[in-house]
Amino acid sequence: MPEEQTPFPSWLTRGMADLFPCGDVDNSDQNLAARLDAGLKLKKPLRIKLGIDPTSSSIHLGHSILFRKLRAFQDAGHTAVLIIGDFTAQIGDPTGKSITRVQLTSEEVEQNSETYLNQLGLGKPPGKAVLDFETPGLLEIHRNSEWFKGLDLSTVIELLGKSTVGQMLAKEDFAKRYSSGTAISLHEFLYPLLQGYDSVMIRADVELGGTDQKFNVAMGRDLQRHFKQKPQFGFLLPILAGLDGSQKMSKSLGNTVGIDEDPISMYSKLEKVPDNIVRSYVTLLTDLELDKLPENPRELQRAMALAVTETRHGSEAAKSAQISSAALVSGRLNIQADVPEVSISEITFPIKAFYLLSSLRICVSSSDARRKIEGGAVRIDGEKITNPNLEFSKRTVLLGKVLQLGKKTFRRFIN
RNA sequence: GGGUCGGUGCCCGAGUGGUUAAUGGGGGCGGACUGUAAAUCCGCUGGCUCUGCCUACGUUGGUUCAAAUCCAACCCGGCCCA
Repeated sequence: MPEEQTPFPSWLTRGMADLFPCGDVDNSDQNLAARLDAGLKLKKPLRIKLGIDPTSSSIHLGHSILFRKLRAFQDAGHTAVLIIGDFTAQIGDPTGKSITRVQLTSEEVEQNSETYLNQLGLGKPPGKAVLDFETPGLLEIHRNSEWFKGLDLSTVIELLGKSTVGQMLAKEDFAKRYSSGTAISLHEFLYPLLQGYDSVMIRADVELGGTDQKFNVAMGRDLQRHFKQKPQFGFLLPILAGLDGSQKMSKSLGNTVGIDEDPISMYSKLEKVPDNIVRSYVTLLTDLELDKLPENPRELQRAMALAVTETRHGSEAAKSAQISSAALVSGRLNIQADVPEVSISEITFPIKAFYLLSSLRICVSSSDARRKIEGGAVRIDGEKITNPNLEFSKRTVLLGKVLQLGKKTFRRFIN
């Protein structure tokens, strides 16, 4: 290691899973730290690309590690270029998928995009938002329909000519599906090429992604080279494990924590996460110092849950969530704050217990509500109810009381 | 386009005319235990203001007292051939 190599700052390397290229130290173009520095000195901040496909309606902590890193680049003075894959979402990224993804309508995509931007903090000051939307020059937002909507067939063919069936089939996801006899539609081959073309269109210097994005990011480099641009760096972060501790965090697996969940739900979900992933949560989702963490696994869980909740809700709310959560679980009910509230103003009394739960959408169906109650999962102010037909005669019997469903769902009845 | 095999509940996968909301496993949820973890054990796992009533086995029709099970057409997928 020659000493003139620019050292990597810790905001950059924290949680980093892969960076390419990073090989040739004599070539400053291949040293990201040097490029970042040089960019700032020349008042030409680097353009950091992050593409998101608005295929689901909300962002969870798994997505947020990428946004956190993107924010770190912003805070260092570089330009975040957020690409909303409104066009590509309609193809669906085949990465990690064992089946062809359902294609979304443009209305769904548009609605999801708006939800995403709001969740990222559009309209909020930088201190409260995930990304810095306000400081001039630090954020560009593009929808890739801008350049894909009018793309002519000859360009498409030119892109297709840059890759081969062999390359595509070498990609793990396709290989698996191909050998297991699952369908692969031709348009799915187009996806990596289009994602790569995004990099060309916005002249990306760095592309952020999960480790599963390596193929697509590398494709961007190939295409940039083809279009006579300097190829981007690929900066990859790990895939965050879900609450189950074994599979990736993903909405379809139901192991997520939403980025805008209320403090108590967020805290109580995180606090019970399996031991084997607690450290990665600390690394990827908080700024806690890694060498000053508690030894005791239980304390570590608590510290992690508190810190993550803090990043989203601030330290006051996080602390009271921790206290409330402990109180609720131990059956003491003098919780002060932050139990999510649910209005019963629309409810007609008298009402049976199961119907209450399904009407308030605390349970997914009235049958589900019956099962939960019969299974002993439901308490009101700590008192277990087991008869789904139990009747509540009037509003005032419930107002102010806390309903508990299982171990992690809490609702306070308000008007 | 031809041949052939197949499409069952969140997933995998039994079931080839009749107590069928459909065996079993996985996953999920709930309970006990525990560290609010893991492991283990037990229960639940279509919908409906539910002692009952609906809707379900790719789609649509047909045969039958009766169909996931038989027939036809269609849709979708795998493999082989072109």
